Formats: sequence, structure tokens, C-alpha cells
Amino acid sequence: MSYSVKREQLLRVAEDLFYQYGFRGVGLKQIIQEANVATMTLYNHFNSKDNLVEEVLRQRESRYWTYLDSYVESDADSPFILAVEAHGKWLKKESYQGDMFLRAIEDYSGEDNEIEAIARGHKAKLLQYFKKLAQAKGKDHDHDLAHQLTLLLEGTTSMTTLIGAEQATEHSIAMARILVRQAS
Amino acid sequence: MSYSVKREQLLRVAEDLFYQYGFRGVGLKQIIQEANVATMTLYNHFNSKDNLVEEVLRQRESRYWTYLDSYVESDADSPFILAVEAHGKWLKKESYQGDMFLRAIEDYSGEDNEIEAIARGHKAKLLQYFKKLAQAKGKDHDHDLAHQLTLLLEGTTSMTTLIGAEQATEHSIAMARILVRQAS
DNA sequence: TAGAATAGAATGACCGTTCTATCTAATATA
DNA sequence: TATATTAGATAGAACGGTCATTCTATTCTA
Repeated sequence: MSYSVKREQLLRVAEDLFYQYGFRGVGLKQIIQEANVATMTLYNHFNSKDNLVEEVLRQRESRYWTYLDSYVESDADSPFILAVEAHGKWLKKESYQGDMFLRAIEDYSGEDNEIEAIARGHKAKLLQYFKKLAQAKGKDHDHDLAHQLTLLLEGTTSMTTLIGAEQATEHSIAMARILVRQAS
Repeated sequence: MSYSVKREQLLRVAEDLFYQYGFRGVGLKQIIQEANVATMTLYNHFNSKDNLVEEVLRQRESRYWTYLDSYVESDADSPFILAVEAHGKWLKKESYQGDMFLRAIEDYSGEDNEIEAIARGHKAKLLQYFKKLAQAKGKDHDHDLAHQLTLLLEGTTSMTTLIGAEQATEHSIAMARILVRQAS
């Protein structure tokens, strides 16, 4: 049986706790208890804590893209604004302090591990996403626009920690509109 | 003797290690060894690891503002651009992966502790800094402009992790110019 | 000679991981 | 239908290591 309820519970609880307290700030004991699962059940589904972190990141990334894709219609007038809006709604739903992927890059940097690779991969994909969108829309300086919008999303996530997702998103949408117009 | 060489060494080494590996990712043993100091010397100067973290943050904040102030002349044509440039140079000098203050907020969130208060205080001050600047320059929507520029700085720091400080700063300066012009 | 700084051991808590032994429930066999 | 087999899940102890913190006893230095 490939699907497992316990595995899902573990991933859900682990993602919540890792996001709130950090990867190093949460012990497996806590995860096991809150997921109502035995120690060996965790190790039956995941090789190690690192492997659990990996799977959590993969799951979160998958959910992020599903969410973005459901909002952005790439044939719309300005898919860029839709993407910024979608990111804002994601923040409101699932983020209140920083970004799990940047945190993973920081926490596991320099050890040549899978975790950092997954996190960096996600960020690279985000940049690539905007690059393709800008090219498809025939924007001048499409390369620059993509970088600018990515920077905007990252800034919005950071600002969420300080002023909340709603306010942060209002500002980023306003800025995105100006930038997209500028790029003619 | 208020000044102490050992204390300075500890703060410098701790800041480097905390920034690179995270507060929870660095043990006191490592700090002690790299600072060439005995265990009790650390506890002679700092009450606890948390207290060491606090002092590291205070020192870093102080250095940040010194750096910014040395670049920004508030009577210049556009002190905003100077501030963004200064932040970029700070990143190039002292940051290559994320922001130590945001990381502190994340790592020590929800425990009602001094560390989070210091980190949040720094961020509040940054926002306040731009608000005053925008007011002094008689900008329309000065409140919005301050938020936008703060978001820009936060975004630049995050992007530094992904594309390096130079590139990230080029983009944020370009964006800042547009925003400041818009705010007439 | 007094005050710091030293090295290093001791402490108790927690960490990730493994092990053992028991239990349950579904599946395959007769 | 009744029985045997198998796979998962369970609780909890045990392991070796590291953590922050404290203690002790010695050495340096002003």
C-alpha cells in the first residue's frame, strides 16, 4: 500500500512544527507525539530526520505550485499581477513568518545535502516561471522584469512577518503594476 | 575594565557562526574554540547563550545603522536611493544568505523573549526611518512609499541568497528610482 | 598578591536513531 | 469458513552523542 494515513499525518504535523519553530528547533519526539504515531512508524516511512525535512519541502513546493497555477491564467492581460496576488493569498493561508525554503537553505547550507538542493531548486523554478511569462508576453527587458517580480515576492514574504500578509500584498501588487507598465 | 578583548572576540566569532549556521546550529563549544577562549570566560561576559545572541544582535544592528548613516545624506536629492545603495553595499560586505534579524524572529518566536524584541525593534526602526525620510521630503503617500522601500530592502536581502548581492542590488535600485519618481 | 583567565571534567537534559517485544488487522491458504 | 501468515503499528527502553551550564583547580598577569 503506497498511500498511508500515518505518513500523511506525519508530513502535515512536521510541516507545521518546522515552519513555526524551525527545523532544528523541533525534535522528532514532538512530531511523533502530535502526530499520534510510534517512533518506528516514523522511521518506517522516512529514513531520517533529514529525509523527513526533504519530503516536507517537496510536499510544500508541490502545494505552492498547485495553488499558483490555479490562480494564474497565462493568457490573461497581465498574468504577473495574478501571480503576485496568488502569492499574497498563499501567504495569508500558509505563512506568517518568513519562507520555509529560504530557511532550509540557511539551516542546511554548505553541507552538500539534498535539502538545500530542493530549496534552491524551488527558488530557481520561481525565477524561471517569471522569465517564461515575461518572454511569452513579449516584454522589453523580460529578464530584468522577471528578477524584479521575484524580488518583489521575496520581499512580500519577509514583510509578512512584520506587517501581515494583507498589507504586504497590497504594496507588492501596487509595485508590480508599476513595474509591468514600465516594461511596456 | 569595561572594555575586553576576549569579549570582542567572542562577539565577532559568534556573529559569524550564528549568521552562517544559525543560532540553533552553533554550539557554545565551537564558539569558544574559534574565539580561543575558555568556557568560563564566555560565562563571565555573558549570562547565557540567549544573552550572547542578544548582544550579537545589538552589535550587528549598531553596525548596520552606522553603515547606513555614513552613506545617506538626508539633504541629498534622493536619500532613498542612497539608502538602497547603502543597503546593497552592506549586503555585499556582511550578508550572503538571508537576514540575521528575521532569522532571530523566526527561531525565537512565541517565547516572549528579549531576542525577538530586539529583532522586531530593528525592523520597526527601519520602517520608521523611511517614513521620516519620506515625510521630510514631502512625498505624496509618504506612508506607502516607506513601506514599499522597506519591502524592497527585504526583498534584496532574500534575493542575495539566490543571485548575489550585486545583481540583487542593481534591481532594487532600478525599482527604487521608479517608485520615488512615482511618489512625485 | 588579588583578580582573571585557563583547561577540563561533571551534570542533567535532550537529541536522533535503533532495538525489542507485543498487538492488530488484513490477506492467503486449506 | 476456519486457520496461518504477513505486514504495520504500538509503547517504551536503550544507545551514544551533544547540548548549555556549572564546578574545580591551576596558571597567568597587573
